[in-house]
Amino acid sequence: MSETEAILKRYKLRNTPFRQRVVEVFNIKPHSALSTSQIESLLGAHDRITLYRTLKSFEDKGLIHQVTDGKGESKFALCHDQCEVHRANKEHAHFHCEHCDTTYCLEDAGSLEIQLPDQYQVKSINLALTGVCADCQ
Amino acid sequence: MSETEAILKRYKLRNTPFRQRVVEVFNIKPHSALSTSQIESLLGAHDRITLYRTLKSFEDKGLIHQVTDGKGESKFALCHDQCEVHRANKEHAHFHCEHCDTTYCLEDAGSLEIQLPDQYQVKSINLALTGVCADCQ
DNA sequence: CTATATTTGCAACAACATTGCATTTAGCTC
DNA sequence: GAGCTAAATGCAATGTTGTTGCAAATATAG
Repeated sequence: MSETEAILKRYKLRNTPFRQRVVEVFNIKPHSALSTSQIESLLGAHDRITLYRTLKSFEDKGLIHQVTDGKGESKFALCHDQCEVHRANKEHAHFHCEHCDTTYCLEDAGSLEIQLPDQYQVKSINLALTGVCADCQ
Repeated sequence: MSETEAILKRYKLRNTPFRQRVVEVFNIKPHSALSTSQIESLLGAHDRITLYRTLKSFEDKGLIHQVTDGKGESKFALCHDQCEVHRANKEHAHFHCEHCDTTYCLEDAGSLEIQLPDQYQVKSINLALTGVCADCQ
């Protein structure tokens, strides 16, 4: 059994050729998040409807999670073993490189302290940095 | 000269009836950010294309800025005198109430410290909190 | 191998956004 | 205030992104 097949099985997802292709796309750039259009161009020829539903299944089963990069575009990233997104109330930082358009997951990268107006109840925190990554310097 | 007219003039924007209406929409809920669809419903009858171009002009001239609320939807907010968005490298926090869907600008609300991998160059920081605001408790 | 529920791929559709162009209008100069 | 010019407006056409319904194909369990 290939590693891709094992991943699908671990997340209780049916092992189809299309899903294998999608998982492999995520493995091209590990620890980074991909927009729908990036996924589409890495995939090659495919049916867009099937991709949307595949991403939804992946997210429902906990294989990927959604990320906002601070630029309004929503992206998807593989959940890793240390992925905290599916546990509650965990801040999760991302770095968006404006040069290569890659969004990196920064797990466990810092601390923050916020003073909120009284009575505001915080449920989740999204921290997105924008700049230039090491590869693009 | 009305206050709305004065605002347009200050940002070197032509003073048209349509632009006055858009500025007034932003003044309905000061210090909060509006999505395109929220703006559209507050505006009443209007031409959608003109609105898109108006928002672009407003942003180019520095009257409004774009905000991401951490939920993938992009919103617009008036820049205030203390608005730091158009100066460089300034963190800027927002609070998105998941109950009333309002996004508040939290200027000057806290501090954060992030450890980045070497050689990453940060240009801007976007911090979005999600939860329930005081009005909706 | 067979049964069954899931997945896939196509068609149609809906929401959101952009471009080009002709017309109108704001603001400047005289 | 009249005329000029560049900017703004409104309409048509088109593009992009995402959804829904349905019939055919297929992965997994028994």
